[in-house]
Amino acid sequence: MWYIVYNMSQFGAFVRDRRERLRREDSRFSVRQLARRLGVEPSYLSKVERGETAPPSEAKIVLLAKELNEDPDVLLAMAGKVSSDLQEVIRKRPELFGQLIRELKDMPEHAVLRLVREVRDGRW
Amino acid sequence: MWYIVYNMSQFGAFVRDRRERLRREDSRFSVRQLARRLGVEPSYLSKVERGETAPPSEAKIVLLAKELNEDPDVLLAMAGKVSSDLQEVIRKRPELFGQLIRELKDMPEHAVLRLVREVRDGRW
DNA sequence: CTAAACGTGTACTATGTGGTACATAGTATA
DNA sequence: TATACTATGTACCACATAGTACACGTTTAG
Repeated sequence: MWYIVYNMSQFGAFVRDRRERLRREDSRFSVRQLARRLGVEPSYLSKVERGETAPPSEAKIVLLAKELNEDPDVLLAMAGKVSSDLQEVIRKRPELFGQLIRELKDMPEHAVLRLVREVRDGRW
Repeated sequence: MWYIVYNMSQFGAFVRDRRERLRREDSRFSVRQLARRLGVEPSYLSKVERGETAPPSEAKIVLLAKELNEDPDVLLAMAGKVSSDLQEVIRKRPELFGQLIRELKDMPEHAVLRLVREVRDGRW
């Protein structure tokens, strides 16, 4: 159970760090103003950043990623989530993608990347 | 929102069908006895099968799949879920697997299967 | 024929999720 | 020194999830 708390504060700390960096050059990145753009209360964003509460919903995390110029999948992963559109791909062909992902689970980064490139380049 | 109800009853109907098939030859597959093996109340399993309530938790669905000799990933997909171990694989390398899955999303079955085989046969 | 086993209806509940609302206290600025 | 903005602490809440408990009438097997 502790690793969830760990993830939570990791997520919050990361968001805080990115926001404060941006804030140094742009006052639109105060807790209040960012919260407003996300459509949440400032106190809530503050709690999230301090890891006092769990990360927000997927929709808010995606908005947050856009504001902070970060990869939504990465931010979602830090929050212990997987993007619902990826989940949908798996749900549509569960045997196929289940098998594939389990097969690739422990493959080194470069091998999977090569695979991605080959597929993208239409060699399949 | 309706498609959730649709999924729900699809899941329930499927479970009921499989259970009743097995029951014809084995009285251990009554609602009561199966529920007992799953560790839930019979009335709950009954409601799930009739689509009157949402599908159970991931853990119960996996047990159910074993009892019914069905693929857990398929049953989970019917319940609108993705196995948490697959999610964990994605969460550990979100950019990599995000990219891969989106790339393969619309690929025909046989192409992906070929990929799986090639990987499994160690050609990577 | 009857007792055990069966499926289901109704009512209830603990825990988690995803926040809001408002009060308080510090900080910068003019 | 006022005032205006900032972050944070405290209290609360609606809805979802994942079920339990038990009574009821029905079916079935010995």
